[in-house]
Amino acid sequence: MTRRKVKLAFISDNAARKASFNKRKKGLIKKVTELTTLCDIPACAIISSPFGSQMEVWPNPEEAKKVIERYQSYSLIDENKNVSHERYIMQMIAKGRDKLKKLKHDNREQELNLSMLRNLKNNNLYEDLTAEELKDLAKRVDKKLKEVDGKIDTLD
Amino acid sequence: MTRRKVKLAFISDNAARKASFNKRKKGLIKKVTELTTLCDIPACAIISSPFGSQMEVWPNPEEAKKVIERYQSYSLIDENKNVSHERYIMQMIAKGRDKLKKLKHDNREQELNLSMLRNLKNNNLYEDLTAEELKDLAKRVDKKLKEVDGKIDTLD
DNA sequence: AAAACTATACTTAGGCT
DNA sequence: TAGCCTAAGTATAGTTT
Repeated sequence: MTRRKVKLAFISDNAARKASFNKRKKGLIKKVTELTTLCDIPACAIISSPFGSQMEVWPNPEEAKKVIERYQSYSLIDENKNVSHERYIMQMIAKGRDKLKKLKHDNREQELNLSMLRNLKNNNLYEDLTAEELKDLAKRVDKKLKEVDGKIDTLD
Repeated sequence: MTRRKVKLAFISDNAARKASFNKRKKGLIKKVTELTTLCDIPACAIISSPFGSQMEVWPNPEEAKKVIERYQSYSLIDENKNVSHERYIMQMIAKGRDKLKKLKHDNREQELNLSMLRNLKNNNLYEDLTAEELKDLAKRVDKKLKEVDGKIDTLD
């Protein structure tokens, strides 16, 4: 009766995706809660819903804020500060090289995204979409571009 | 043989708690990854380890940062939401194109910076400097690299 | 201490209402 | 659309190596 496939990929069917999202969201809440309870540690999960537009936060926004602050202050710690200067410079160069590589990769990715979107627009491929689908599309484009936006704004 | 109890409470035994933490941490990673893949949404989990080491972030610090930024700026009103969808998409594409241009420019700049610094290192240009001068140079390179690093870090 | 094992509890895709 | 149901698949507590 029940056939379950193992496809770890984007669920294109809207209804199925929503159903899966809600189930898994619930499961994830539970897991996070269990982990915090069993091990008595601060933890949070932040998930933006693809449908309700409301972003969901666990265990609650207050706790999440604390955890985020802890995380952000934690990331400020420079684990290299005790290394000799020369070694430090070498490390920084290597690190910078890696990050530049990533930057280039993201750059290419953005290029692809934009050309895709431009083609989509030029060919009026969404002309036949329903209002719902169009809204969803616009939201995803918005999201993608906001990511680009966020990246670039911090560049000075 | 295997008896499993259902006790949802703090595990006082250190070894057992650590084992459980590691197992569940792994499970949680998987769940978050699956959710983001299946539903194509940004999501993250931040968990601080009870055993001293590092704070753990899923799916990765970069994604977490994005999600956190989105979460923190979530309450901002989107002034474009009243624009028609089609016009909105066009605006976003134009905006994205301009920003990609800037991104490319900055990318080139970072490349130059890094190649300069790499040459400085590779050619051992500071080989004959006094300890004092070397220290000063290292400090300045350090500072420069931190600037570069800071810029690149925010791209993640 | 960490890794493998495994029985069992839990999660969830798909079907149905 | 959402909620229930159940089999199939997954995660993990306790145990062993």
